[in-house]
Amino acid sequence: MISPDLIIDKCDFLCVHEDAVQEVLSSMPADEKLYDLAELFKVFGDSTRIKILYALFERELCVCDISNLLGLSQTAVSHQLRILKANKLVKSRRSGKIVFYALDDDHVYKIIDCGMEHINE
Amino acid sequence: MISPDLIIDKCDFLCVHEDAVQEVLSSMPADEKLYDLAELFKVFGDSTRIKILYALFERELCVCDISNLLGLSQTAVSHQLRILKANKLVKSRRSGKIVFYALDDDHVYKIIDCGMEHINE
DNA sequence: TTATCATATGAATAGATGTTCATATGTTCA
DNA sequence: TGAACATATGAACATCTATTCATATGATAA
Repeated sequence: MISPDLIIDKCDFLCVHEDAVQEVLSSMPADEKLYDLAELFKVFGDSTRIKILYALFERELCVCDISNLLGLSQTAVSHQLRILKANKLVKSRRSGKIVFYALDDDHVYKIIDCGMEHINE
Repeated sequence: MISPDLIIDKCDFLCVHEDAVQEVLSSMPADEKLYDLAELFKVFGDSTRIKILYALFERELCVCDISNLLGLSQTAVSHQLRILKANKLVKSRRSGKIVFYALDDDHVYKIIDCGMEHINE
């Protein structure tokens, strides 16, 4: 993946030791995985979406509720819910005119909790 | 925080029930916390930074090593390390010309693991 | 059917962000 | 001291993204 030519005539700490290079590289997930992981965290990296997820911690809510609770426009909420749903973090069910959203994954709690722990240090 | 005027003449599910509104709002951390949390996840929301963190899972590395291992420019890596350090996810120590970076927080593992679990479903 | 309400969607815009380029800082060695 | 190396930093640029506005879809009730 990394040609030896690339890592010559540079700093000589790890670069010239092929086994050390392999040790690090072999433990890395595939590029695609890492990209997907970053994409997932990107979803959590917006305060509007974080607020929506927190609101849904308590109970399922319709779009209108979320808008009113958080003081956001209906359109903005709808756009963000679309992103959350695409990433399987929330699910929806329709009840007449109203669409209810709820958390779709236990990992949401865990991920946010881990982040909070770091924040609260 | 949310005036009653705002939540009148809208959908009448949760909005008109003040106690339900309070139930959701009272469980929400302060806005500032939620903003900080989003900022933290934003740091994880970039594949370059994710790759750097993964590389540091194995061992401490200097900037040059990271550049070579990941096939990134020295400048790009340096900029990203700055962000990671500002968020207390990595720490650095200087040894002569070389600056070594290492993970600074056990939460990094946990957060990334949680994300990976979600990805691998 | 028609009016109204709840939600979704597309386009446009403004703001944020990652990389590159050029260059500065800091360290070692001759 | 000066040259070479490792890293850091600032500015510029291109890309991405969240919100808004306008409008469409879907459902209910009169």
